[in-house]
Parts: sequence; C-alpha cells; structure tokens
Amino acid sequence: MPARSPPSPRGSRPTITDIARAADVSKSTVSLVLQGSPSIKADTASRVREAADALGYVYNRGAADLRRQASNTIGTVINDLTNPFFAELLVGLERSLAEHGYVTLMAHTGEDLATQQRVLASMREHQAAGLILCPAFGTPEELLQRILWWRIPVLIVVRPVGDEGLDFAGSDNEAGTYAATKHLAERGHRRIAFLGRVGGGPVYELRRRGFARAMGEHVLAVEDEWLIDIPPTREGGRAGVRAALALRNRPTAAICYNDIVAFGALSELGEQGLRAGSDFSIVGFDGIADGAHSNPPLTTVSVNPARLGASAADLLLTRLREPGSPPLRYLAQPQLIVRQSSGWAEGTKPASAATPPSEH
Amino acid sequence: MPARSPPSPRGSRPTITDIARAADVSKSTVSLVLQGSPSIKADTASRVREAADALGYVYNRGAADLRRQASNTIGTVINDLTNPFFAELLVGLERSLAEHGYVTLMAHTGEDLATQQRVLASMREHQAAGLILCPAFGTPEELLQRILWWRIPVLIVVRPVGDEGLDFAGSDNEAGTYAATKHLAERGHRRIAFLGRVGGGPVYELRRRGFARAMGEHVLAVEDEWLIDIPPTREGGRAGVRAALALRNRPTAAICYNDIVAFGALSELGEQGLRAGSDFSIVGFDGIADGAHSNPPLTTVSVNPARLGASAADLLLTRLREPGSPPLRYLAQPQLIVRQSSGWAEGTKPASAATPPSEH
DNA sequence: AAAAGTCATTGGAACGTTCCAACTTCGTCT
DNA sequence: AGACGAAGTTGGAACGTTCCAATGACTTTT
Repeated sequence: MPARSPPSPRGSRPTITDIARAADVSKSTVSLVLQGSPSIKADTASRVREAADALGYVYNRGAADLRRQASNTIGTVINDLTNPFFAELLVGLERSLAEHGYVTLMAHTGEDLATQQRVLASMREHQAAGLILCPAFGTPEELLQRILWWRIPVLIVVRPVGDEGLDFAGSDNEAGTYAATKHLAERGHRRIAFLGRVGGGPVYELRRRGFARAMGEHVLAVEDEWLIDIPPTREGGRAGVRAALALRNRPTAAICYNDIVAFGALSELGEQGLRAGSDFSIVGFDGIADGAHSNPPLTTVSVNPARLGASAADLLLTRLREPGSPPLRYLAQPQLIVRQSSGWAEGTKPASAATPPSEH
Repeated sequence: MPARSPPSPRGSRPTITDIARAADVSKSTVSLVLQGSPSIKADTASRVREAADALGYVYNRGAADLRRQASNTIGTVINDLTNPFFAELLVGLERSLAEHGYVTLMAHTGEDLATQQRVLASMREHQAAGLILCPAFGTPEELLQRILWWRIPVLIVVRPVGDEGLDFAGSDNEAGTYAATKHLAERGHRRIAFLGRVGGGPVYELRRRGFARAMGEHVLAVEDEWLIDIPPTREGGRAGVRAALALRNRPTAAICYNDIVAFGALSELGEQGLRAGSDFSIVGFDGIADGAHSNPPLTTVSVNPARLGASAADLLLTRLREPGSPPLRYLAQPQLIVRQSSGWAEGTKPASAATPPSEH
C-alpha cells in the first residue's frame, strides 16, 4: 500500500496520483489502466476507472507527451483558406487525421513568407509529430531543406517545390488542362484563351503545358495574347475575360487557372450581357463544391479537394509509421466534369446535341 | 560551476541543460536568458544565446507548459468549413490569435454532435487555454454547461445557445434581415419570400423576425407559403427558387437565409432563364467575399466574417486576461451591400434610377 | 569594520506522465 | 519441500522546463 500523500489542493485538477490514492493502488497501476494494459486484473481496472470518473479526472496529454517524447499533433499550414479549394482540402485532411487519433494545429499564412516561417517555427516548438505544408508562393527551396534538417516529417501538398525526394500529394495538372482543352476543341472551339498568372510557379507551368499540348494535337495555334496574365483570384478572372473580349482575334472560350478565376470570369461575362456556355465557354480547375451551383454551373477539372486532403493525411501517417521508406507520392488523376459553362462554338453544334444537360 | 553531466545522447534534441554545459552556466541561467530576464548580465546572455544557436536548440513548449500549468493553445471548433462564411471567420480568428502569440488547434465537426463532443474532449486533454465554439445544430445546452464545469474559458460564436451568461460573438440577425427586407420593399417589391430552414434554431428565428417586422412596417402581408422551408445549402437555394416560382401568388423577390443559399438561388434562376436583379431579386446574408463576384454580384447583408472572427478571438483573449469579468458580448452590426442581384420590381423603377451601378 | 543592500547566478524541487526493474503471491512441477 | 514461472502490482527515475530560495561577490551605508 503506497504511502498516503496529502490531498491535492482544492481547485487544481486531479492527477493519476489522486486516483491512485482514491482507488488504493499505485500510480503505476492507474497509468496502466488508462492505457488499457491487459496485465491489470479486471476488477482493479474498474475500481480505478470508477475513481477516475468520480474525481473528474482528465488525462494530461502534455505530460504524457513529454515523458513519451512523442506527440499526436500534426501542424498544417495553409496559405489561402479563402479559396474553397483549400477549405475543402483542409476538411478532408482534418477528418482523416482525427480518425487516426491525431489533432490538427492549423495556421494560415495568406501567402506571406514571413508568417509562414513563423508558424513553422512555432509548430516545431510545439513538438508537432509531422507537418503538412502547402508552400506559399515563392517559398525558397532552402526553407524546405531546413525543415528536413529539423528531422520532422513533412508532406508537401499541391505545390511541388524543388525536385527533391520530398513526400508530396498533388494532382496531375498537365493531364487536367489537357482534358479541359480537348473538351473545348471537340466542341468546336479554335481560339481558346488561358487565364492565369504567367510565371506563377510550377503549377501554372504544368497547367499551361497541358493546354498547349492539347491545342497542338488539335492543330490549333496558340497566339501569345491568348495567354492572359492575371492574378489567380476572382478579380483576376474578371480582368481576364475583359482582356479576352477586347482582343482583335477574339477567343470563344477560356481555360481558367482554377475555379475561383472561373467564377470571376462567369461574373464578368454576366456583367457584359453574355451567357457562359452559349456566348463564350469557360472551364475551371479544382472541382470545388460551389461549381455545381454557380451561374451557370461550371465545367471544371475536378481533383476532388477533400479526397486530396485525406490522401495527404494518409501519406503523412504512413511516413510516421515508416520513417525510412523512400519518398511517398500521390498524384490525383483529375476528372473532367462537364456542366453548362462550356458549350459548342458558334455554328458547330451538331443537330443532335442539345445544351449539355443539367446535373439536376 | 555546475557538475558536468555526460553529453546528451547523439540524435536527441539538445535541452537547456546541454546549452548550460556549453555556455558554462547553470540551466537556471539559460532558462532566464530564454525568457529575456533583465537580471542576467548582457554578455552572459549573449554567450548563452550563441551556445543555443550553435547546438540548434529548440524550445520545448510542452515541457514549459507542464511546469507553468498553462498553455497558449486555443481550441477552435467549426462545423462547416465548406461554407466560406466560416472559412473567412476562421481566417480572422487565427490571425488575431497568432498576433497575440496563441496557436490554433482546429477541428471540424460537419454538424455532427458526436464528433463535436469528441473533439472538445480532445482539446481538453490537450490543455487548451480556451475554446472557441460554433455549436453544431442541435447542441444541447447541457453540453455547454458541462464545458463551463471544466473551468475552461469558452466563447460561443455565431449561434447563441441557451440564454446563459456565456461569452458570445455574433451578429444582429434581426436588424440584418430587417434592412434587407426594407431595401426590397423600397424597390417596390410587395411579395417577398424568405428561404431558410424553418425551425432551424435561434439564428433562423431572428432573421425571419427581422423580415416579418420590415414587412409589417411597409404594410405588406406575409403569406405562409412565402416562408419556404429549405436546408441552408446551395441545393436548398435552388429548391427554394423553384418552389417560389411555382407559387400561384408568385413573389418577385427573396431574402435568403445566407449567402450560399443565395448562390444556389442565383444558379437556379439562371437555369430557368431568368436574370436576378431584373426578373427576380435576391438578397443574401453574411457578406462572404465571393458575393462581389457572383453572377450577378450579390446584394447581401454583410457581417464581415473575418472581422467577426477577429473580434471573437479578442473577446476570448480578454476573458483569459480577466477571468472574473461579467459575460462578454460582441454583436456585429450588419451592413447592407447593394449589388446587382436586387432590382426594382416590375413597373416601379423610377425614371431617374438606372440599374444599381456595379461596384467595379 | 561590521552590517546591510544590490546584483548575478545557482541548486533543486516541482509539473503529470511512462516504463523499467523489482517485488509479492500464488499455483505447479519436480 | 523446494524450485520455478506467471500474474499482478509497485517504486522511482526519467522527460525539459520554471521558479523559489539560497548563495557569493561586490557596494554602500552606518
């Protein structure tokens, strides 16, 4: 029977020591019970559990983590939650982590490099077991090297950086815009614009390349001025449409860097009295949920953001389980979802084909 | 001079003890330096700092928290990140918390009560210093009482629960829909529908009441069938518009429970070949960023979600500073933003008034 | 010259866990 | 009867901090 220590001061939370005293066992026993160890007799265990309930015990994970030299916290840094793509990604991510008993330490950078650096350092101090990072635009590869040097597992999402053997979850950008462009070409469009930030990094580069390849295969020229340089925002989408409509050799359709650019484009078309799908065609990229209910509903290349997030989480958890394995990689195969924003080019609509049917 | 202990094993992180050894001081001194204590001589301090850098020291916040019996983690539980309103709220929240040196432990419930309970318990185990909670639909008041009993400061956002003296940050829902309805009435609309979940809790109730009050003041009847019962989603918005258009005494405008319902409504109007703003008017609620770039841009009652989030964070931080103060409360005064989705009712447009000017 | 203060530094006991090694008990095998 | 093993339990040393009380080396005051 353990020596009895004075009761813990009123007001402070009970600890395993208090439970031990109440259940008349040692604190080691309490700890074992809490961990569900099979080597504790059933009735001792239930006695302990009752005492714990009675005292309103709450497990102190911080203390346990300190002793175990481990944690179940995953740091996640997102740069633009305002984009539903990232919000949906985060939802999938968090859900998968939670299912596996991990907890999400979330930080938002707003594409700011200094903020990004700060939050990463903070997550390190918090002993995060792993990191999921969608690098802000312009993140130097050197930062990634430094994180690796921290010896904390990190998974990069969406935006590849460097060509190092880092764990990565993203989508096949080139294939995505290829499919989108092919779709437009098959609907009779010959002059197709591409709306995105020129020199916007590897993702932009790949998406533009898929566009160019599909144009080439359909023997369509790509005039320089069809590559319209806009920020990847809703405003950007508006500006892009304005620019496209002003061209002398005016395109009849546009591939957008992502869905929110496409939304901006839809908005501007409306403002100009044009209807997307008949007067001009728009295709987005990402497959965010809103696309099904925009005006008109958006044809887009879906990477299924929530699933991408879940896969990212799973990849990181795999890495935690097997620290030594070679670089992990998940490339979502994007899927073209045809809705009403893309239609047949002037005069090319086959007699049989009606406006693409609504999904509803 | 402290007794020299063996060097820490290769591979494990250096601790203040290692730094102490390297800088030839005691670990107490190192700790004081790290905290920026003024009572350490400047050159000792810099010697310590150099040693820390050299060894690649990283502060172990978990250990410190254990000893200090405090943490700088704030648990935040959101139920629908897929709604940009909450995403923007979270951004404002996280930013404000980060600015004050706090870190956000984020969890997503998807309106699921069991999940909500689980994540709250987990946050308690993680010794969160405070909680920010947007209660899932149907959260029993009893749960809130239990959290209070945990003696951990909690701030409720957006959805009031009970009439207890809980800290709360939200918006003036009644005033919001009042302004929206008044706006439509002034534009000549006599038959106005309200799209939302009937019996959807206090927020719905207040918004409906503001609607009813404004209708009354303009001596407009509200027929029961104009209170259209739909889920607060994009699909709901679509269904709501379909229902409204099918009524024998067909409304000419609708107030939507929130912006995403309004987006669904815009989408359905488009699908029916109608243009919001001229053929039918739509007003949303929340003021999410996308509203400025929908098709057409959305007239809405803005509560400025990001600012609301920031205020919520500030309120909780105030509570942490002054545990004893009376209940804190922030009610955002919503602001009507008139864009193109609301126009003059048939035949009532004054000669002078053009279509409301675009914001751009 | 002793007493009293300051200043800079230090030892060591916490904080609430985990987990190893040790210790009882008890039943079973020789 | 003694040796052995298994089952159940326990003491106590970690984990990396913080912070109180104490110490020693100087000044200043009396």
